[in-house]
Amino acid sequence: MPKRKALTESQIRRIAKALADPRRHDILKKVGARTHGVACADLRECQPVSAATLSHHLKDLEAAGLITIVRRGKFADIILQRDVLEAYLNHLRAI
Amino acid sequence: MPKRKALTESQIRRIAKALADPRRHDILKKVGARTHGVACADLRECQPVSAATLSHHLKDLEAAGLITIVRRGKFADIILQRDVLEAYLNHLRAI
DNA sequence: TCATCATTTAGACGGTTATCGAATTATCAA
DNA sequence: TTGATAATTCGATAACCGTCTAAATGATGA
Repeated sequence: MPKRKALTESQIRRIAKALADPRRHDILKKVGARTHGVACADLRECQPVSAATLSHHLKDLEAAGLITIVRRGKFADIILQRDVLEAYLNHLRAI
Repeated sequence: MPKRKALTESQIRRIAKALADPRRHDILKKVGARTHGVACADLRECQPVSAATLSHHLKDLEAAGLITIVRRGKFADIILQRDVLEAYLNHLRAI
């Protein structure tokens, strides 16, 4: 039996909304594809979007708990939180 | 290895958006909880929402492929499409 | 046929959100 | 310190979305 992280209702709502935008979905994919942290500039290479917009989306994803953003000097270090995504999957599976 | 239904990009987008609204999420849960078809009126008992709004949400869920709506005389027969939901889960899992 | 009930459509309104450019903060290197 | 680079914040705008009421459609039964 896998350990399951519990999600609050409001976190579930935030996650669902975060996943609903194609741009954020793409960002998540890109971040998940790398084992090491990703910087904003890396993402901008594949997302035809302004830095302001990207930053905005990242904040949404972070608020949902799907990523963490650690500032490392000049760069951001963006990491996918697989356990949160997994918990959301479990939640959907329960439908 | 389970058979996997393939989803188009646009269907994935529709599904994600459909799941993003708490009301639709609740509707889906309610529909999934029953083995037999559900009618609109059944849903209205637990959703404090007008019939028009409910119908609107059902159309979104149907467009996403998450439910089918069959008109049976006076009533609608709403059925969860588990295989589509499952396919979406597989898609998210691939992140 | 007529009244009634279940659902859908049409049209409108208010709130949310994705987006941008410009200004700001933070860090590094020369 | 100064300039360049990375990212965030601010303020504005346009599009989208959830909701409603009112009206229409469709089916059942008296």
